[in-house]
Amino acid sequence: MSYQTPRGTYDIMPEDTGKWLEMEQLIRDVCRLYRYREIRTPIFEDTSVFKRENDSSDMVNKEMYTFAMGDESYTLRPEGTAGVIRSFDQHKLYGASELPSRLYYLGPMFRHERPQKGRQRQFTQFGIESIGAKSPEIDAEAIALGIEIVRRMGISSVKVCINTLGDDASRQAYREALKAYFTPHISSLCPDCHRRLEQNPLRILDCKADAQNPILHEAPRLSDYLNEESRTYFQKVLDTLDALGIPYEIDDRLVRGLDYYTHTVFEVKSTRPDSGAQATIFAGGRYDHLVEYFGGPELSGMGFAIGLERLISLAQDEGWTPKESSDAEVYVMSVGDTGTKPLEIGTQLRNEGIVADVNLLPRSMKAQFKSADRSNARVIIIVGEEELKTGAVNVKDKTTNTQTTVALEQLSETVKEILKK
RNA sequence: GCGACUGUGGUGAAGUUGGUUAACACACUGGAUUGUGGCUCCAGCAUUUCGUGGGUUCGAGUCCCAUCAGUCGCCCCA
Repeated sequence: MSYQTPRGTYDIMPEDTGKWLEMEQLIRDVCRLYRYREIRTPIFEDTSVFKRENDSSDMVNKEMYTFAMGDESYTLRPEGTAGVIRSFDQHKLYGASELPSRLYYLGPMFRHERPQKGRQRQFTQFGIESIGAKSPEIDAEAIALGIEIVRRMGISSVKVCINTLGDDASRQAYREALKAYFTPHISSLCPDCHRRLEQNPLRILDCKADAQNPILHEAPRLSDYLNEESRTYFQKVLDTLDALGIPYEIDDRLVRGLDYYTHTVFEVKSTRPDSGAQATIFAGGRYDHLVEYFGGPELSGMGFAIGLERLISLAQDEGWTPKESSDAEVYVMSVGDTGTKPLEIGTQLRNEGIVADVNLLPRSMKAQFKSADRSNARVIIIVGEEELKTGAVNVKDKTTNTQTTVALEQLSETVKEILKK
């Protein structure tokens, strides 16, 4: 019998955790600069937090890990926004602090999808939410934050796609227009789109199966249904992006998967040809009704989420590597009967902040030298039975391959001297 | 959820129309060399075993079925 991780899950092994720690630190640094603060919500919530009425997305309807305990139904979070808004309302942050509340989260999410590269069943998302205020500049600032993270990860081939869904009135008018337009053409649309026509006609527009269908190209344009206010708002978002030097392209077919978006929606994609079907690095938008939905006042919010598996994979494709090394600085080996002295020496050096590996096994010198090589230590301390009688050890500088005999009292000083070079 | 391809030691992999002993290389362990290695040489390293479970056959890593997992496309989405 052998065990393995469940489908769509994976272990991050020690050789990779360094990258993750560094990426997470980089993200936290950028958040600090933008004065976003971390919020940690539960990994599971009441199912009703995620399963909202009238939600047509597959994520909510087909892909959630839902389980029952007693009379309660719980669900492993498939995304971060719902839990954060729930928390914002539960703790009445709308009254307790200056608005907008600028929050970020980072952690595992769960969706029961068919896995492939860049799409796992347990995956990691970082996301921000700016809740409680509505301004085109907040939207642009959020995009700038995301772009800065991508930039710091060394990813250059990206493009920002942006669109607006307008306010409720605009979108409602457009929805009706689309429905009226598509209904007579229903037979030429794919089966999925039949469902979309009722649930969310906007999504027909970015249907891949019908992408070549001329019916789609001649469909009414959202931009023709935007009222003055929505149009002005969107233009201000674009102007702000221009001012911040962030290039973008307007994609009026971009409607996003989650149903709660209003006004600004955007996706930042990799433009590398090998990034496959999961090219979206981060995506999000504005939501006008979510705060109210969870029991709070009528406040608008804005947020996006980054898939960290995708981010780290794209970053590595462009040559990003973590700076922090897991190598040893010093390797302590022993020859003859040296008792606990090698470990004592190693412990002393560690207490002084030096990364030390100590041989704790009865091994030949050859084996110990090999082990020292693997540790990449720059200094090898050879604790010998003979030298120990006079209170000394041998210190080998790997970079010059020279060896000196040093009194124990001088040891840490000598080691630090070599490491400084 | 649909379709296609793939699955042989720690790693990269060979494996002919099913035919008996699963090649080669790297890595690893030990020795030559019981206190100064990194080169070289020798030895060991999948031992009912080829993702797992069945089946066909005198005989299966090779064929069939099922199943699990990965990858790619669709769908979806970060």
